[in-house]
Amino acid sequence: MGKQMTEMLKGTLEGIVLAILAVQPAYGYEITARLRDQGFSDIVEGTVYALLIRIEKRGLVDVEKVPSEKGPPRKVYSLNASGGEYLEEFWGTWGFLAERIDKLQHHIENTQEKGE
Amino acid sequence: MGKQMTEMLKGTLEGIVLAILAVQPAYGYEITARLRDQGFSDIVEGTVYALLIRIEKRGLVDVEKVPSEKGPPRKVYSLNASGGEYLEEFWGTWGFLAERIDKLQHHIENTQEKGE
DNA sequence: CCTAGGTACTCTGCATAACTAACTACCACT
DNA sequence: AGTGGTAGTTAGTTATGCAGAGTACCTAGG
Repeated sequence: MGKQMTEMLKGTLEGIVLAILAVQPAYGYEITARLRDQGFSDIVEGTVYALLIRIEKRGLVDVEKVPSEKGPPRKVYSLNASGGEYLEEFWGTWGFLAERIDKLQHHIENTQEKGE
Repeated sequence: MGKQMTEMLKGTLEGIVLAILAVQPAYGYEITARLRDQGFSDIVEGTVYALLIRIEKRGLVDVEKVPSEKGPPRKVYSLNASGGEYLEEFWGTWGFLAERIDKLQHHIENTQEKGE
C-alpha cells in the first residue's frame, strides 16, 4: 500500500494484533493470513513474527507450543491481563488521535465550502 | 502522552501538519503552538521543524521567509498542488486504516457481549 | 529418491520518523 | 548585562516495519 501505510502501521500494527488476539488466541502464520484477508495485503510475515516476539518479551501475551499436522509446531499466543490493560491504553491513544484527525478533516471540508 | 502515542504519530503527524497547512499557511513555531492547543501537548519543537524540512525537500510545500517583529525571520509554509495530492492520498490511507481498526474494536465489543 | 510446494517460524541489515537535548539568533525589557 | 519570549537548527538515540534469505516439517509427483 505504499510508504504512507508503512509509516502509519508503526504503532498501530501492534494494537491491531493485540486486538486480534483479544478475540481469540492465534499463531503467527494464522495472524498474518487474517491480516491479509482484512485488506492488509502487503504486511510481511517477518514483521508479524518480530512483533509477536516483542509483545511476548513485554509480557503482554502468553505462549503455548502446539504441534501442527502440516509443518513445524505452532506458537499460539493469547492475550493475558497485562496485555488487556495495554490494549485498553491503545484504544485510548487511538481514540484521541482519530478524533483530532477527523476534526481536522472536517475543518478542511468546511473551509473549502466557504473559501474556494 | 507516552510511547504508544509517539509510535502512532509516525506517519500521521505528517498528515496532520499538511492538513493544518491546507487550512492556511503557517510557520513552524505557530504550527507547534497550534498542535499543543489541539491536545498534542508533548510534541517537541525539533520534531515539527524536522518534519517541515522533510516535506519541503519532497516538494509538498512552498516556503517564504517573512521577517518577524519579535525574533528571527519566519519560514512560512504553504501547501502546493503536489502537497494537495499527497494529502488526498493521506486521507485515503488513513480512512482505510481507521475503518479496519474501528471494525476490530466493535468486533471485540460484540464478542465480549456474547462470550464473557 | 528427490524436487516442488504449502505450512510455520527465524534472522540480518536497512530506511524512516519521532524524541532528547542542546545550540544559535533576534528582539524587548529591566 | 541578564532574562525571557520568539524562531529555527542540529547530532545522536530508539523503535518499528520492510526486504530477503534461511531453517524446519510434511505431502505428493516424477
